[in-house]
Amino acid sequence: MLDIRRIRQNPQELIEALQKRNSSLDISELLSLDEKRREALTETEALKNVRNEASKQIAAVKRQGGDATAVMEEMRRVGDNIAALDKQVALYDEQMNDILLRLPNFPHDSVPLGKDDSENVEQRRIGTPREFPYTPKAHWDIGTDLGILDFETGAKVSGARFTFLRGQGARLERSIIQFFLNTHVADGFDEVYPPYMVTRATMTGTGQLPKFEEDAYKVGPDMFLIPTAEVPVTNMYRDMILEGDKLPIRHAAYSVCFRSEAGSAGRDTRGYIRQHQFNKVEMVKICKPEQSYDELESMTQQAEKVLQLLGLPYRVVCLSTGDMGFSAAKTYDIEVWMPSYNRYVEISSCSNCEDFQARRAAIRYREDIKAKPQLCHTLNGSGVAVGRTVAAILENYQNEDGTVTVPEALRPYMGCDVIGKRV
RNA sequence: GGAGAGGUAUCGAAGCGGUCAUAACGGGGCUGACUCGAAAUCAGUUUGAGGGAAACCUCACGCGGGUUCGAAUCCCGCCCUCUCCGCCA
Repeated sequence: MLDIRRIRQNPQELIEALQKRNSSLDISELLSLDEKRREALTETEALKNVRNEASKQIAAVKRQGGDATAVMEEMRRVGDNIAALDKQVALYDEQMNDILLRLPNFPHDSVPLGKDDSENVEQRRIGTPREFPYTPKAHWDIGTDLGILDFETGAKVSGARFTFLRGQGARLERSIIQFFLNTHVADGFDEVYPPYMVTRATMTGTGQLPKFEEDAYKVGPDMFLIPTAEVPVTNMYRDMILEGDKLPIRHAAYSVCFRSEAGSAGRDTRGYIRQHQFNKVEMVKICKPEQSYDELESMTQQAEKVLQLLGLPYRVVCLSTGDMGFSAAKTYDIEVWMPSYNRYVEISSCSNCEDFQARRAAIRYREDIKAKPQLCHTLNGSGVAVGRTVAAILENYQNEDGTVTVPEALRPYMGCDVIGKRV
């Protein structure tokens, strides 16, 4: 959520920011609601002051056994006015909130201006894609031939975009999760294992609601399946005032993620890339404003680290204003090389949300015991998507005979060097 | 799911419908005095949000409604915690 005072002070800034994000939202209604709200608020507060004073008088008069019916009668009318004005204020509040909760974050100044993903800016490329002396197979063929990815049974049991992993495939998935978590924990991230179902307030706190309700799975009137561990982990700190010297907080969390993938019909329908249910290890940071851009860089590097340890070629891109997510002020995507696509594919997304989520979720900190509370900055980044890592390993480490070499870093977890070879 | 108890500031906890939102009392924190220093003791201080240029005003006692001139206090609904029972991995 954006700061209404900042918008009030400089509406032009918001108009420009919305243009950068390809949004043509009209904010004049928001501004007029804000004005009307403050007008009504001032009026009702003045009346409340009158009533409070009168109540004291009534109390005093009654204590001395006097008669206060005249004042009480008058206050009844004042009370009616207050009730009407309060109702009006609440209505304005609701309408304003409805608009404010749907406005995306301001892009940071360093974010490249662009209409969509074609104008994202590559930051660096690490690792060299392997040259295949033969035509490399796609991971869905490798996985199916090895009997470790079973799309057919997934579809039979749960429908499209669900997959069974079997045998060494299931173990590979589990090994990757362990490897990611262990790596992050060794680097100082505090591990948490969150609930997978959260309330509407939680989903609103991180920005999934109200705008993107169709993308989430709803399992009850006030329950949603998490689309990412970012949601429960960031909301751990909702409505809290943290101590400044405890920041930054750095969490690593494994969870299953659930996404309806509404609007993605037809995209990446083959393979293990776009599923309704997938595993992810997520990093979440809560920090002071002056720390957040350093933390974004180090978080991106932390995500890169696991890809380096796995020997997977990747590149880092900075998303342009037109491609960034709703809550982000700046986002780096990490894209892993996929031989069958002959291009890089997103495997991690690291974002600084600045105070956008913190304002919605009331996550604040105090510099010291005397200082005023101020909003934290929140960051989140995949460290990294597990299913896509499986796909990337199958493709990049495939052998001509159909087997897959296990990356060295995973061998202790897998207990073998090769997937598919009979032992 | 059933029965009972409870949710008040940083913590514990009191609170006849008006003088109880800085909200008794106690603890903690901070400031000062005493001390070479510390402990102990004593004194003072200590919430958040909104509106306003400011003075100042308004709101908040789990959440949401209602009654009333006036609600922490009375009524209704919901949420959460604890104890017991039932069920259960």
